[in-house]
Amino acid sequence: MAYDHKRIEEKWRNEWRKRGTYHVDNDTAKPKYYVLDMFPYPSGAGLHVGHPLGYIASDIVARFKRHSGFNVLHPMGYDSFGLPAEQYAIQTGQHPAKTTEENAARYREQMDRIGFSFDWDREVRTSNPDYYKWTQWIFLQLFNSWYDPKADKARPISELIARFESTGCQGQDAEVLTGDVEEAMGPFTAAEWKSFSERTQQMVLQHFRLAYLSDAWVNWCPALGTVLANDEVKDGVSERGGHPVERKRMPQWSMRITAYAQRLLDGLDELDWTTSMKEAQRNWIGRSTGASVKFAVDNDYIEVFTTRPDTLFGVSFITLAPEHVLVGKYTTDAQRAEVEAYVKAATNRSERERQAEVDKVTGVFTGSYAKHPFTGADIPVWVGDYVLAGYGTGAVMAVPGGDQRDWRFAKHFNLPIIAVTEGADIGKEADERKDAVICSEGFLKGLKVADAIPRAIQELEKLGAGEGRINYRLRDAAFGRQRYWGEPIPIYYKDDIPYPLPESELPLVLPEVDKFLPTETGEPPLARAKNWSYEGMPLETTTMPGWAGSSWYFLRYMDPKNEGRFASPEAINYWQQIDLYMGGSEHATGHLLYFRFWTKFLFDQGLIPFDEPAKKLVNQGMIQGTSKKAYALALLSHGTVGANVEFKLIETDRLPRVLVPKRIYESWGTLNEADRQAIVDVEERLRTIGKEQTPGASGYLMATGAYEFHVDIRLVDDKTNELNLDGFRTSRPDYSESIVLENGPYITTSEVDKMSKRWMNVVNPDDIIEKYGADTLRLYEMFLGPLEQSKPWDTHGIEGTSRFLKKFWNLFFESDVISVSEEAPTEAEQKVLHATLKKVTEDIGKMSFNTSVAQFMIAANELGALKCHKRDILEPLTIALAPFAPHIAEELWSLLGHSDSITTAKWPQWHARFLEESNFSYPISFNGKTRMHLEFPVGLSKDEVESAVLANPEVQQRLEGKTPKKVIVVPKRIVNIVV
RNA sequence: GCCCGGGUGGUGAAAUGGUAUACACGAGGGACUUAAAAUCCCUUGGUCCGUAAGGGCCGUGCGGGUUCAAGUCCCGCCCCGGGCACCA
Repeated sequence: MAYDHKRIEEKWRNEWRKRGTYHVDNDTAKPKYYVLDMFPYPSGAGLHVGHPLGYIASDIVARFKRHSGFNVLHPMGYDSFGLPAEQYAIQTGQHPAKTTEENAARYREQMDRIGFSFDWDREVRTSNPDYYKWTQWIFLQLFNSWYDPKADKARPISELIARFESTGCQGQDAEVLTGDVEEAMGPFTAAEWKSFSERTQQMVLQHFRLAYLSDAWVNWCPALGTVLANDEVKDGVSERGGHPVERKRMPQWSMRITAYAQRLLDGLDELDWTTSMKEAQRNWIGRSTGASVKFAVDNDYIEVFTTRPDTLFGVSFITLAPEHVLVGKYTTDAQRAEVEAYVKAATNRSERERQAEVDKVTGVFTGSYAKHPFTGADIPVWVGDYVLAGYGTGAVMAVPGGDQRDWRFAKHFNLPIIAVTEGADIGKEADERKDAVICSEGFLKGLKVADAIPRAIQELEKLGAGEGRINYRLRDAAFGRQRYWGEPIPIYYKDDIPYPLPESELPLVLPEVDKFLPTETGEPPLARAKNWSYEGMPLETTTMPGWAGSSWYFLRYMDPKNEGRFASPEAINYWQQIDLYMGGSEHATGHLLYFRFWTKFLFDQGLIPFDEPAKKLVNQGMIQGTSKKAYALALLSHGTVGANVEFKLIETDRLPRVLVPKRIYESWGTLNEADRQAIVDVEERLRTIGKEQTPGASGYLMATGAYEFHVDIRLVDDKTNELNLDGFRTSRPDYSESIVLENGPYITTSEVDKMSKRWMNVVNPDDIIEKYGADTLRLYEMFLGPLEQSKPWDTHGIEGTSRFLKKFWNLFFESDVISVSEEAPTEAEQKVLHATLKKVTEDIGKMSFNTSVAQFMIAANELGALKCHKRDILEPLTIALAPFAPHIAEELWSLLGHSDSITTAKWPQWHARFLEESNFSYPISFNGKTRMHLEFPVGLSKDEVESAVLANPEVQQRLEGKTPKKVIVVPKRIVNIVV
């Protein structure tokens, strides 16, 4: 019987479904293991061969763990709220729910064909009301919580209110004012709190809630009509769609993730994540230690943050961000016009412009002076857009002698540059060395930077002019979207004050709207909904961002159908953290940070018993595509237009395109004689055609160069790179008449690119499965190289894994008849088996799947050579192969006479006794270069090996009578003779 | 600029400091076949010497170093990929 992948794979797909093979129970005595893939957004394009890479790897681990006696949770679902479906809805009027449903169905079909062991009974979709009911519920918990810096955890807001009622808000309590709402809110007494109006009380509480509404600087994207998070903005444009983004201040729902900055940082230490992933998060959180310093201005002060309080004596001016609230206050009347013009210009500059013009120094003097806390000197206060409103206090103390940006600013505006360190050449540049010695006159003189910093802080604290301070780059996360296709925020407004919807009202279901666009007055689409109110009070109209649903989904899989709770405590206690989380490294600072934040919050609430979601994280690399590129001539028609002459140019658009070799594209300008002549000829030909097409046309036509463009890889022969010209002309109307410069076949060039529809280089897994089968695809994806590395897809190579499966299959057959003998295996056969079991078991632990597949190939080759058809060898090998190639393994397992699924089989143990060798062939090297081999029994001692080697005539011959200086013998490894 | 990865045959790649290039693709040669496909076998880092058997030399981005021994460890560069960036 020949290996028929279609029959076998279809058969087992159906069997598995019928038998519920991958159904997972929560109550079992077995130890648990939780393997999770980052769930996909179901896009309209479907999966390409790059997508399943991580899913295959995690599926292998899941199956391996099952064989090893674990109860494995390995679920899949969809991150199904998101912009593309909504964009599509706006264009076509189709409800996003409908396209989402269709896309998810297509994903499911594709995933099913690959043979994943997902328990689909546990599928979650973030856009299902059953699911987002609990996303909304968690939002309410966040809204009803504040962060207590003393207890270092989130606590119910009711406790804070109780405290305000008994002791008011004093001292340290004010420290919870983190993030963008860092506004001066003075202390108040209990009596004052009680005297506040309801409205004032609610306003105060907004400063403490973990989900809060405030005026915040946001990334506003007019084209998308929405606010974007920092990580959704790349180079000043939206990550999706590339639309311009501007800074704008508007009322905005935010999440106080900054309260968790330190814990998010500390938590990284214990995680088994890659260093690059942890570093990306550390950078993003951006902790810096330093001091806050107050510079008095009349009866008020400017507060700055600095990491270098040791350079305080070098301060020669203060710079405020243009957006700083104090700018208006400190601008003198004489300077007002100039400052206001500058501020206006600076705020209108886009992020992109500010970034592009790093070298351009701009700024303006406010006319005011601050007092230096140590010297009492007058320090001029400037405004400069190199200072960012959103970092630190939005103001810096400028030390041109110690900071290059300050130095440039000082140089440009001719401000004093004071040396702060010994040996600095401040005429040329600032001295930013951290190992320098301070030279300023006073108590810091002669101290090293590291010692001067604490000393300066000490002095500041003594004077009450500042204190040690830790600052984070991390910002609070924008949580509202002016969009339709997202979770409604369960908030209603009474007198413009937000109130939480009662839990009994959840889920707050996304309403129907007539159009998915903002209203005429610029309100979000939800404002179009009829009766969008709660007991007559208006409901919130923004929706949650994409990361809301994905921040806790791993918990829902544990108990996906629970109607009374997001997941039962029993299920959570059993499944605990994710043991292995697989996904793309692009989520480093987005999803993975929010996901950790929500987990810590739920932990603080006592809702879950752990505060990190995923113990181990593995990033699969990207599978790149191979693009095929063609080159064509760029044509220009020209002529001299006489004043009174009716004149028609040849219409280049209507001319046939001319395909040219890459050589011509690259060497335009230095073309060889033959190519030049060929182009002259073709220009002539086109001119003739052009004049026929456009009667009366005159003037000239010439090629001005060549351009490259992508052609669909399906139109190119893999091996020869020859373009299928007929297919090309049919599929591309603009090239329908195209001709090839040198008659004959047209040869394209190959290039490795990101795999995407746009580059027409997408390889669809369905096509591969149709031809080779899912097991071959799975093996091949793993065989390509190390999981975490990016690598180009090359369909050719798949032949190797396909041949392997045929060879493996044939081990069970003789003349197409199943033939497995019960005979006892030989030593050689046992050795092949156990070497393979050892390698594969160890490799799965290291997630080194490419080398496991290679080992299976070696085993099949060797057993083929040994003509081994023995059950005792083949049966364990089949179990070991099952995680990688489940369909063929299941089929062979049943042919071996088993009625249970192979997934229930116990993982075969390898035994060292089968791998022991009696002899070892020592490489004998002279001065480190291997020259010969000598075989000795493994039991021989170092000395015995040495004397045996030296006694060997061939060795003696090479020594030419000399005595070796040294002989190194490493048992069972190498002998090195130093001459 | 700073922080992470990574550079090994024609290609994807393998290698606890111990025989560099396992496994696979591609290429070349052969067997089977009327033929093709499929399958199987052999060769395949470069270079030099030799009719041959065989042997020499060079080789893991570049330059140094440590070591009996370096793709692997250390120092200094170059290149590629990713992340962050007037961050005070």
